[in-house]
Amino acid sequence: MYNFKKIEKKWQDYWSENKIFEAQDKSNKEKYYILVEFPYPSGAGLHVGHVRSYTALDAYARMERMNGKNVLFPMGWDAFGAPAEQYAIKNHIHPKDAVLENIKTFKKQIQDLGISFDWSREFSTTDPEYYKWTQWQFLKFFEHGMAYKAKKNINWCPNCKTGLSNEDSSGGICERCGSSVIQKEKEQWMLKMSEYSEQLLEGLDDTEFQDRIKTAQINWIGKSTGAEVTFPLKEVDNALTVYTTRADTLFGVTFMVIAPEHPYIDLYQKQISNMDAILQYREQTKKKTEFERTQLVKDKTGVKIEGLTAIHPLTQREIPIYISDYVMMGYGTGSIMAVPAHDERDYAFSKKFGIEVIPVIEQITGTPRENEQKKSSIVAVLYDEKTDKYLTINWGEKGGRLFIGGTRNEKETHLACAKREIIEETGYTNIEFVTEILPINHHYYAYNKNVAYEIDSIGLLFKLIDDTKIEQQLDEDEKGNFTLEWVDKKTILNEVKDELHITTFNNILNPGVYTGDGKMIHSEFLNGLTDKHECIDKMIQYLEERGLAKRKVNYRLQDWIFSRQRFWGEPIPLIHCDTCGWVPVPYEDLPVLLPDVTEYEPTDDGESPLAKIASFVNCKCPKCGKDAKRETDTMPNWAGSSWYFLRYMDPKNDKEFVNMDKLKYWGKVDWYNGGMEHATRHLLYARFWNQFLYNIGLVPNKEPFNIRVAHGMILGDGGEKMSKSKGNVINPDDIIKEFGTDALRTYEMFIGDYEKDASWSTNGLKGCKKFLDRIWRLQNCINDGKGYTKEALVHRTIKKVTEDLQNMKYNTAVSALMILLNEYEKQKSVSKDELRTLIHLLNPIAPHITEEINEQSHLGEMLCKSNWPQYDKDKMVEDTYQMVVQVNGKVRGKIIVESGANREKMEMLAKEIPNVRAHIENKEIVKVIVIPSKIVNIVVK
RNA sequence: GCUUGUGUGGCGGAAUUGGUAGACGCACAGCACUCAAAAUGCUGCGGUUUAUAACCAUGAGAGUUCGAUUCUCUCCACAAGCACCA
Repeated sequence: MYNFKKIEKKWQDYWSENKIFEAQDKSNKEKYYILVEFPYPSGAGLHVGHVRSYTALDAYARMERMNGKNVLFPMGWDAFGAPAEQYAIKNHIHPKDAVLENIKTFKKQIQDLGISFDWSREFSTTDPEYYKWTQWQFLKFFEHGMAYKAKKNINWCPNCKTGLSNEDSSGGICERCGSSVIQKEKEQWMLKMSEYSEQLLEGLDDTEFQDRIKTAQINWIGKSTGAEVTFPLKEVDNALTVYTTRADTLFGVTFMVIAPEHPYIDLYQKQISNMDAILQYREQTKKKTEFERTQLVKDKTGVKIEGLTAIHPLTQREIPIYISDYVMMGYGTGSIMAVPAHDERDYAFSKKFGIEVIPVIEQITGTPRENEQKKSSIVAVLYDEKTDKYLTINWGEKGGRLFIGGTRNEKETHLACAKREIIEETGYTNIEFVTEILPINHHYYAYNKNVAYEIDSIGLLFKLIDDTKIEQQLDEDEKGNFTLEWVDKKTILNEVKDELHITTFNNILNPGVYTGDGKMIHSEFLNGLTDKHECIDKMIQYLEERGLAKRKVNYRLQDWIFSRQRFWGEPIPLIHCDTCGWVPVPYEDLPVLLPDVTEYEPTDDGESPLAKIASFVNCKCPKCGKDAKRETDTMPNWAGSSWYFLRYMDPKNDKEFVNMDKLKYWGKVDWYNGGMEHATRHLLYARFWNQFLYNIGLVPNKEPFNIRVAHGMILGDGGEKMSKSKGNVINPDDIIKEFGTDALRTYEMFIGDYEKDASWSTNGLKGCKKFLDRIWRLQNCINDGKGYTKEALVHRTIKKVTEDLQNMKYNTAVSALMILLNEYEKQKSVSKDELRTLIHLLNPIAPHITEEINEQSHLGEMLCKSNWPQYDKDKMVEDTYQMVVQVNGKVRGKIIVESGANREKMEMLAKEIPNVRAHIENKEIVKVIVIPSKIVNIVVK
């Protein structure tokens, strides 16, 4: 057959020796910057997942080069950080050496794939020539007041002995080792990322990120619009300020909650009479890990503050104040107004502490109409514990299945009304009231009376004690029209259609809060309004006019904790002098090199290993010359990856971090591919970093990336993540050895939708290998002909493959080429033009074998140097085409139509088909729908 | 709980300004070649039935339409991300 190993080696050497894929910094060609996230060179080696995204972007890069563009497609290494350090500790080698070793393996593996990276621009974030500039940029942050050191309760991993950012410890679990994260107070360098919240949000409009990535970023930034409302305190001359997004529910406030760390507790110790209990609670909270604090969501705890009371700003009612750990000091003002009727958490708290619930929003069902008559009513649900069934009234065709309902007289309570209705309509007398739910505002139209009603309805639940019954007392119109039926929950959910009744039932099953929209009640000037946003606005305005509130926007995005107490990171280039404070290392002294030592394991007290190295720590103050100490924290491994895409434009520059002319030529990254796991952290850090550089005039674009695309994962054969423990890891090296790179590449493109996860199948891979073999054998069938026999098909395929590669639809691009091959094989022989076009279109995906076929069969210029095939729209049209004939939307036949045919001709041909005739015979033709080139649909009666 | 997705043959997946559902591939079955196997080639391949045809079928149910995998509503399941964010 053919020796794919020899072919692959031959072409990889050719590309490298002739610098085929090196980008030009100055060129008349249009530039295009394609970037794939650089890997973390772990000891595990390359994963088949890497192959997928590298091949995908490689295919696009190769096509764009053939389209005449100057393509920058670089690769490098993100090698600082804990995994490399841990690998080094485990294997007793220096991280520096471990990294070099891993890079070597990775690079060899990637080069075996034949990816068209421009290797002349390769660097690692751990190169001193690179991290010199990372430190240089950190100093820029420092100079502009964007970096500060603060004592903070930080997320601390007791196992890794290091501080973690919120991003690295989400869910209270350490990103790296999986241990529970605890809170620890520590001095940390911070970058003022929260100042950029709005810019980071707005900047998304200047990008073409996939929607799911934009959404992830928007959620992470977490903008919320609301107001700060002031509640005066009764005992002291001060007020408690809360942040709320639901000012409209202010009349429903029945208590307030402040975070355990809230400063008022210390400030007003004298007024607080149960200080002991409060301090004890505060201690308990501190001991809880973040994990415990967030996982035990349902169980609310807290302590009432005795001696400190708030005053409702509008009703002047006294409002008790509690401390509870469900309120966080880090968000808003660290204190909330609690509205138990309309907030799940407040409701749970109020249940536990027996606090009053005041509903201010009434759920609306039905459709409001004009000129409604008002009524008050009840819906009573009777439950029989013994049979686990509910009593319903079945009106049959007259009204379906309902519960007991009735109109309430003005003098009657809801409870009395419900009891009366149950006895009258069912006869059951021995019943017990269980609970009632929040009122529902129901609207309906009675056709028989021609009246529209607005009903305030209360739902009540009763329990049947025993079957004691008296005779029903029915109205004339009720007699004989309904039957009483005890049915189970499932029947009710399926059969009760009336909106009021089924909503009542659902609310009885899940009693508690109502968090939806509705009609305002018990709210003075808001009563009757139904538009939530209008209510919020009205309330804030009302408060603002009286100096009780101000509008406020909050973000969840916090400042970036930039310190790590680890060895293997960029040293933070600052010096602490007792006289001058924090002094930057002078630019000319950069980089601050990591010392060459043998001890680099983290210390038990949480200090950086660098702190133990006297020769590193002790230095002179650059400002006053006195003895001083170096900062020993290092940067997080997100630092190096926050600007690597800029360095690729000018990787060898030792005068500047990147030359401005080059920055301007290359501009934004046009297409950036990476995993969904980086859609929030890395992508947000890099955008923040770049926006900062832009704001101080160091880069020409505010947004660094244009298109951002996330690939799907490759899972194991059974659909699970590949992992050593499951033993389902596929090593790309093994596949390449057995089937060749081109087969692996083609299969990974064919495996499925690029953005979705896909399961590995070695049989699927074999199918792709077979496809390549068949193309190879096509060389034996070359005839003397020129041009294309199936011209329309070839041009359609060119169009399809070109567009599919642009739109990341690699799987259908491969399938289009398979269809073309099937057609060629049916012909039994192909012209050189036909074969050349097929392999040309396949070249971006399977570059080695196609280049070899092209050379061996003398089909023309080397593919990597020739222009991408162009399609001719006029030649895509066939002489005749097939149309479907339907009768009443069902396919009854097909017709072959010449491309010039008119509608009448199509209709005539359609009606001639015997099967169609059979279906329209003796029937009236209502109309005929003709969609040229697609369908004829004859509608009959 | 919230957000975002996704639900199509035995499997991976095609098809959306609404217009032949299942392209392409895998697996499977039969045949050819072979002493035999592998490789290769050819044929078949959603289901049911009274089978040149009809009916059913794109998670379930309703709706709009001449026509719905595609649009609307309700519900269910799964996945990922976020998670006491006031």
